Amino acid sequence: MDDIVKTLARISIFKNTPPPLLQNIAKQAHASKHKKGKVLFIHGDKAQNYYIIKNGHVKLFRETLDGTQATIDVLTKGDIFAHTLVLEEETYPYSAEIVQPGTIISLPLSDLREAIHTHNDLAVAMLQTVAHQYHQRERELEHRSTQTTSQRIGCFLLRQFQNQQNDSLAINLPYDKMLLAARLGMQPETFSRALSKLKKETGIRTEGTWIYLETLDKLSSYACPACSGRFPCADLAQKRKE
Amino acid sequence: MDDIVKTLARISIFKNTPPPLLQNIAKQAHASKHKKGKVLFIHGDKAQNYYIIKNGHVKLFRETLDGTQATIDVLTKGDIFAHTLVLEEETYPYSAEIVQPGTIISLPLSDLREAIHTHNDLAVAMLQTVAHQYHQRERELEHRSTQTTSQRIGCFLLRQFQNQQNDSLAINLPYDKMLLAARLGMQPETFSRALSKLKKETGIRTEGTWIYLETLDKLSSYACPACSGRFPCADLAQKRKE
DNA sequence: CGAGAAGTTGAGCGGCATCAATTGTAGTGG
DNA sequence: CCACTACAATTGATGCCGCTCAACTTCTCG
Repeated sequence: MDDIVKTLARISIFKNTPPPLLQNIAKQAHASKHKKGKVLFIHGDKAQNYYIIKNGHVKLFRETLDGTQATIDVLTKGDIFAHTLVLEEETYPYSAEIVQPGTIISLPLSDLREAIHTHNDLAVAMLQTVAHQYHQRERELEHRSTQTTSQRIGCFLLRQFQNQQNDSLAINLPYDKMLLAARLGMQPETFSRALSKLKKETGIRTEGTWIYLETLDKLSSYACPACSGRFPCADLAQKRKE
Repeated sequence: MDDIVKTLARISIFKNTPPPLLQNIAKQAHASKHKKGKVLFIHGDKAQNYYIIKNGHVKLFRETLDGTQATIDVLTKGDIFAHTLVLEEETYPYSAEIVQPGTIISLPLSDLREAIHTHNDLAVAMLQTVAHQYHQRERELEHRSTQTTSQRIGCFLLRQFQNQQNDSLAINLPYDKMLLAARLGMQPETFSRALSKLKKETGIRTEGTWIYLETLDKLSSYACPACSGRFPCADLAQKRKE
């Protein structure tokens, strides 16, 4: 219980939520451990809960009528999803599946809806979060049309690198390559080929799920020209130099 | 002045805003008519205003470091933009250019920020709007990877059709084909070819900027299989039958 | 009526998908 | 512990979709 409150407190939308309210919210929380392959909900189900990942990985995806599957995102520890439905739709606009076993906390959307109507700070925090995610989607959309597959992988590595706290130049891929390929909107075969190309072009080395790079510059100067800059990628090389 | 209030009242985020507050907001509004080609702001400028389109068209876009331009969206009468920066960034994440002359209302982001902190209803309405736009982006991203160019045009026509109030089976393209091609993420040449293909496959007819279709079914059964359904497109044919 | 842009059409090319075969790897049960 | 199986990952061959470059036609507007 306290455990749940602690997890919630770290979520961006609850960052400034007063502890009493947080505990109230946590009362309706339901944490459960899931195996790989477990489907939390399916596109079209009535939307009742939103979710927070305590650990493990969750894939959000849709299937088109002709059977192909489009991966929307792969989420990790500390991520929240389906919260955007709080005021909007009555059904989930995508499906969610556990791809790496872990504990997921589910909370009723109705409670959240009530909370944002009564607690302005929460509504504002949530607006900030969703606006941020909106901008990320815009960037993603840009990447899909301007970057080649190799650049897209390079860009992903840079962001991955940016997220990790230590200064090591080694990156461990957060999940397997098939999933990563889907996340980046390409086929596994294409991913494999694009990665070898990236190795040739930028001199990175790989070893299983580990990626080693000597300099950031080479990678960013390869991937970032296809980006609109100003954003993380461009600043990254600079930050590191300081 | 009253004019501006009336325009504002029709914007989704101000739908339930009490008139006094709305008039207060309108006080800082600044409406001005712009010619085609006028750039309202550039990617990277300090973000100070958000905008509402009274009439005309505005293109949002970014340029990558290697010079290519990515069109993010083309907006019309009644649309709002840059409002997502209210809590977020300090600079605009894209550029905005007038592509169809018209009147644009600009309002200070700082006022909006203050207003959402003091008026919960406004914060909630805005959250709803942004969440909705977020879902639209998700759909857009899906379309880019699952639909062919012809299907993407078909899908656009269906949505265009859905937006118009009358029951006529004629659609007038909202802006010229070059721009539409950019908006749909393809080259003008590709657009032209894709449209002829669409004509062959679905039996639609064209005449200048006008598109005539006999049935919706043919169009939606051509374009929608590559969609994840449930969403507008799928329901559309049904709705019309009633 | 002429200039310049929008739009169309053709030829050629490249990137990514698809299909297929092979190798690598992790998990299972005897 | 090893053999077996299933799936991840790589590599090759082939094809298609959309981009690029270029020429030509149509439209728009001064």
